[in-house]
Amino acid sequence: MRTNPERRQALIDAAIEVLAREGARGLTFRAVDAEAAVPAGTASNYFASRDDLFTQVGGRIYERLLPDEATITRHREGAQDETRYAELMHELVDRVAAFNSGYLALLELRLESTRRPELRAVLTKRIREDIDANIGYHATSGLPGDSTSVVLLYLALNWLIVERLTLPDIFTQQEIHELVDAAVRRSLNA
Amino acid sequence: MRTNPERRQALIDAAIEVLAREGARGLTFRAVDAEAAVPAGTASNYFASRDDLFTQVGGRIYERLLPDEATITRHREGAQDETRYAELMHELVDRVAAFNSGYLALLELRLESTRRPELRAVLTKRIREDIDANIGYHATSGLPGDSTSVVLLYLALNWLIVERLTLPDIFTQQEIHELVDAAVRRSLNA
DNA sequence: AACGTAGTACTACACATGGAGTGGTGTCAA
DNA sequence: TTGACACCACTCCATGTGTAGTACTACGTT
Repeated sequence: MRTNPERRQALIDAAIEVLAREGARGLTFRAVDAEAAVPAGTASNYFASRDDLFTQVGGRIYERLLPDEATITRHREGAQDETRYAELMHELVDRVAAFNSGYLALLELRLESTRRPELRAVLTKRIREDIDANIGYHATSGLPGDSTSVVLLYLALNWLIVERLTLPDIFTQQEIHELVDAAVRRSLNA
Repeated sequence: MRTNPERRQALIDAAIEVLAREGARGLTFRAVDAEAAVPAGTASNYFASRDDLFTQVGGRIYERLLPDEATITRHREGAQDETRYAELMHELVDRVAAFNSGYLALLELRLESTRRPELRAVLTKRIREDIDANIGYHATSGLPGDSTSVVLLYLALNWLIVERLTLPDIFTQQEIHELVDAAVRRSLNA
């Protein structure tokens, strides 16, 4: 088992692209090798098994979907009202759009996790942490709404993103924008 | 190309199970043959190509997820208020849970549709029709809320179902129940 | 400066799996 | 008798895994 961390990371990032493009079943050692432009057999040397590969990708993918520190601190400033909340959510949707393949890969992982208990455990942990972090962030931010608002927004926006990524002709850009606004507005009404 | 409609249907239904269990890439003619317990090569005779198979499954799957006539007419009776609306949505979530593999197969199809334009066209059409039908049904039902409520509920509940099917430990049954209620209540507040 | 060693990159191969497509035969009913 | 279909068998082909073996590079030792 090789340990070179840059190379391992490059392989995992390549795996994310493969996942998004070819689907879970298309995530093979050889496909990762090809995507990362390394010699055939390299991924075999870095991951004990396909299961191991899936699990490591599951651990990494979520990091890449989170906002960076700069974005977070930027949003801590200014009035924390409904308008700001909406901005935050628009930013979230746009951020995911900018890392399209990452979100698609996460969906593939979710589906694959119905077949791989280890992967499911990793994803469950990460996502539960993320939801709790969002609730916690919200609680200290001074933004309006309660924890249920946060979860409802999480639900609606996630599917909105799915819709946009998988069947982009269902809603127009304009409709998506309005739906985000509406979701924020209504989820705040307890 | 064979035309026996019962057999074709049986093959398509088998394909749905294969999709849910093995993923999109695992949907092969041979796997369908095995699932439908027919001799190897049968699916080859019924579908011109894998693409054709995907498209036909895409056309059929959505029918099987819709409520039957009895359920619909039953819901037309009684007071059409927020409580009734919530009942309706709980029924929707339970119905999907009862046809677990159907919903998972639909998710697989959505992801596969990023690679198959023909499938994407079929799914887009079906789903757009379903959303419009829901909006239309709502408009004539006397239920509270506007068309935006309907779409917001569609978004939130879809992801709730995804969450439950793919990572069942994220939310408890109790939380899911409460989230459905909250989603109904808040989406109605314009 | 020469040498040895460890870790890794790279290559090649042996082995296995699984699926597509098709041609042919048997069967049943109009 | 004929046609449609179920069923079976066989060939061809593509792809992936795992691993053994070789080459390279950096580093420490004397």
